[in-house]
Amino acid sequence: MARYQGRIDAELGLGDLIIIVKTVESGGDGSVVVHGPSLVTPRNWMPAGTAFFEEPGLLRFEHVERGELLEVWVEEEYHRHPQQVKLAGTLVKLGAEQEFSDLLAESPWIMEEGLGLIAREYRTPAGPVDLLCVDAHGQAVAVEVKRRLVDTSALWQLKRYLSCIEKDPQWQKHGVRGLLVGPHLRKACKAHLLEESKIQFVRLGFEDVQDLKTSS
Amino acid sequence: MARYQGRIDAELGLGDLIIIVKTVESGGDGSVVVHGPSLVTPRNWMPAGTAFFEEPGLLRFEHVERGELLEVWVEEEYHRHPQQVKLAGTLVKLGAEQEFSDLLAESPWIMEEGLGLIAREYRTPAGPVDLLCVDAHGQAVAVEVKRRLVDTSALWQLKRYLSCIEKDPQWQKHGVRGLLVGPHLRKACKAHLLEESKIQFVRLGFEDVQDLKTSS
DNA sequence: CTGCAAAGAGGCGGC
DNA sequence: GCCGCCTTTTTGCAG
Repeated sequence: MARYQGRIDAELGLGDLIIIVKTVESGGDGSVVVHGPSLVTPRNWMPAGTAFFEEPGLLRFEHVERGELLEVWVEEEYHRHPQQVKLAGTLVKLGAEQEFSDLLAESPWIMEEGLGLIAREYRTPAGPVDLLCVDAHGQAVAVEVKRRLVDTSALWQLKRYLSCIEKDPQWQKHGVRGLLVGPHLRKACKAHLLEESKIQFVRLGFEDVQDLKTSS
Repeated sequence: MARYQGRIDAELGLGDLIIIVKTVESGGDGSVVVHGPSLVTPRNWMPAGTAFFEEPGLLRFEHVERGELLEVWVEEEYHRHPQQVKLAGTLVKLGAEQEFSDLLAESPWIMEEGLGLIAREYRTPAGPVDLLCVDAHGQAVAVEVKRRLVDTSALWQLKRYLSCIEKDPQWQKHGVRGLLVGPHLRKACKAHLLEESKIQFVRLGFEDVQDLKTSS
């Protein structure tokens, strides 16, 4: 049975739990996860920097700075295994948005003929534009890349960026338009796009771009 | 050492790992989490419905339908504890957006004097409006509630709803406007709000509403 | 520190 | 199944 008080109040009823306590003494960062019999996500957790106190039948986890407290009442402890942790393996990910964006930055013409790269992660007051390009006519093109689904939030995001870039005198001469790039366009987003004369969708997936590059 | 292939490719180098396998046989849902010495989030994981196969020095997790595969090579196994799981405790959360929304639905006048509730989760083609209200002048008011930060995405969300409701003849008589309710307004959003005559921000947190209700 | 956005996001409810 | 949205999101990064 557990109780969490912090960002919300949460009560977890009596049940079987697996608790991982990544104490600093054992080589961890102080974070805690409390898993139930199902789900990928833990039933309860505590962030890095949490202190661990133990009393008979009670595990107490406290993060004073964040004002968070997790208490776990233990009716029966099936098992415990303290383990010193020495090695933190390195995690390498291939195929995340960063890499998709990398490929498109190297070969912007894949998205549209004549397209050239100006900047990556171009900063606007509303946030960073994935790719800022220039087209065959010298017009600026802001590109928002999605590794998976292109939905309305991506459209809003791009519209925000466009409105910022439009206001920038640097780009006012030739105008600005937008490209949404991804493997799939959500229907509701497609409908909205019909009303957006300055924004187009380009259907391109990570694999498509890889194939195009290796074949060329 | 682990390798995941599915939505992306990921390689996890040699290191100490804690693996929770929620096998169906033991009472779980087939999900798997692979934790390193730090972080709340697992280094690798597999969704519910994953099959588990074991070979000498290799743990293999497969989810054929989703095309996902996780392999963990075990150089040294410090410990293993098989455990039948019988009880899944019930998790109750207090203070999530649902409850915040509940409180506001009970007492809409807290947001604005004279405000009355018409509907909760009012369905529009653009999505569900948290609260649909009517003000002292009989004008419809769409309310978007955020438990934490109110940002531009919330503003865009509300604007979408408003444009849908505006088109509905049912509400055209008296007009429609919007309220963003939350404990904090993001600066960039505040700037955008200045240009929105029909949308106002109401600074209210979950605790504020609780206090107002208990005091009244 | 805040602001902003990705994530193998996960998970839930509705249609 | 897709769609829309919340999450104690967590995590990372840049200004």
